[in-house]
Amino acid sequence: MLFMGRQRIRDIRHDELITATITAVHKRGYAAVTMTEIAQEVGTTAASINYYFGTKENLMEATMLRLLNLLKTAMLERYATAQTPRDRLIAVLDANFDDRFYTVAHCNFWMQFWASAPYTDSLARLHRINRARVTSHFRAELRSLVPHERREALREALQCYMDGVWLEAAQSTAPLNAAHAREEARYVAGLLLKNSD
Amino acid sequence: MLFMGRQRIRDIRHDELITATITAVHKRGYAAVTMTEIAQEVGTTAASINYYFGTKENLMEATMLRLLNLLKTAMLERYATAQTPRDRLIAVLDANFDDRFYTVAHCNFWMQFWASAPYTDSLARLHRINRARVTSHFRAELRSLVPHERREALREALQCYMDGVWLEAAQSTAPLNAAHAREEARYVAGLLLKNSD
DNA sequence: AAAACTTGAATGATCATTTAAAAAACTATT
DNA sequence: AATAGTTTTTTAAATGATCATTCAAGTTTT
Repeated sequence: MLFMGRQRIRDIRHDELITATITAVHKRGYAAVTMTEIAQEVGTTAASINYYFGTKENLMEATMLRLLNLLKTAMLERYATAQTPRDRLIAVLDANFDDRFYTVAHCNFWMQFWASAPYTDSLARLHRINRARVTSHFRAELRSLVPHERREALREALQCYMDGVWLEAAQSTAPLNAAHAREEARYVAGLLLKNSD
Repeated sequence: MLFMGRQRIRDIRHDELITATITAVHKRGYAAVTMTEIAQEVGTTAASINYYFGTKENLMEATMLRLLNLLKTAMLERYATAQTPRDRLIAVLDANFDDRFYTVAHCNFWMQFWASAPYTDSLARLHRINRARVTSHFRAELRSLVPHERREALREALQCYMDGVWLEAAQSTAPLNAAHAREEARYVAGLLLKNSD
C-alpha cells in the first residue's frame, strides 16, 4: 500500500494527460495544439504537464506508446485463440480495427504522428519499430497462405489498404463502425488471396 | 510584350517558391519549416515570400494547388486516349502514380498537407474538392465493371489502397519507382475486380 | 521617372519551459 | 489520533527563444 500510494497520483495524471493529448490533438491539430490547451482538457496547467513529462515531445511519445500498446494488446488477445494461419492473418487484420483502437481520435492522432515522426528522432524510432513488427507478422502469416512470388506484393497491398483505411477514418466526422471495418478488411483480404496463386 | 514582361518575374518567383516549399517541407516537416528556410532554398528572403504570397497559409495553399493540378493534368491526358471503362479505370490509377507526380517529396507534402488540412479552412476546402473528384471518377468507371452491391466497397478499398501507397511513399528514403507502382496497382485492382461478382 | 522588386531590421505575438513559492498528501512518532 | 516533518504536487509568473509579418529604404526593370 505504501508503494501503491506513492505511485497513484502520478499514474492517474499520466493517464489523464495522455487522454487529454489525444483529444486536444484531434481538436486542434498536432502542429497547432499548445501545452496549455492540452492541460485545459483536464483542468490543469501546462506547468503540470512539464512536471510529469518533462517536454512536449516526451508527452507525444508517451501518447503514441499508449496507442502502440493498445494495438499490441488487441493483437495478442486474438493471437491467443487463433488456430490456423488464416485465423492468425485475420487476427492481425481485426486487431487493427479493434473497437478500443479504431476510433476517429486515435486514427487521427496516429495519422498526425505519422506525418511528423520523420522529423523527430524519438518518434521516428517508435514508428520504425511498429512498422517492422506489423510487417513481420504479415509476412509470417502469408507464408503458408500465398505462393512465394506474390507474397511481398500482397503483403504490401494489405498494409497499404489498412493504412489507407486509417487515413480515411482520421478524417471522419461521424463515429466509426469498427465491426464494419473488420468485415470489409476480411472481404478485401479474401479477394486479394483468392486469386493470388 | 509589356504585359508579358510585367508578369514574367512574378511567375518565375511563384514557381521557384512553390518548388522550394515542397523541398523545404520534405526536409524539415510541414509544422517545423519556417519562411526563412523556404526562402533559403532559392537564395532569397522570407520578406520576399510575403511580397508574393501574402501569408504562409497562402503559400501552402498555392503549393497544394500545383500538386492538384499536376494530378488533374496526368488524369486528363490518360483519359483522352482511354476507350473502354477498364481503360478509364486504369487511367485513374495510373495518373495517381504518374512519373511527374509520384515522387517522395510530392507524396510527403501531400501527406503532411492531408494531416493538417482539417485545421485550416482554405486547405480543408481544397482537400474536400479533390477527394470528391477522385471518388466520382472511381464511381463512374466502376459502374460498368462491377455489380451494384459491391461497387462502393470496392471503390473504398481501391481508394484506401492508393492512399496507403502514397503514405508509404512519403516515408521512403529511396527514390520511387512509379512504373512499378502502376503495375502493382493494376495487379491489385485486377484481383479486387476479378472475384467481385 | 515610374513601377516592380528586394531585403535588413523592426514588430509583436505566441509558446515551451523554468522557477519559486505555496498547497496537499503522506509518514513517523508519540 | 494528533502533530510535526518530509516529500510530492500544483500553479502563477517569469524567461527566453522563435517566427510570421510589416516597414522603410533601397535596387532593378520597364
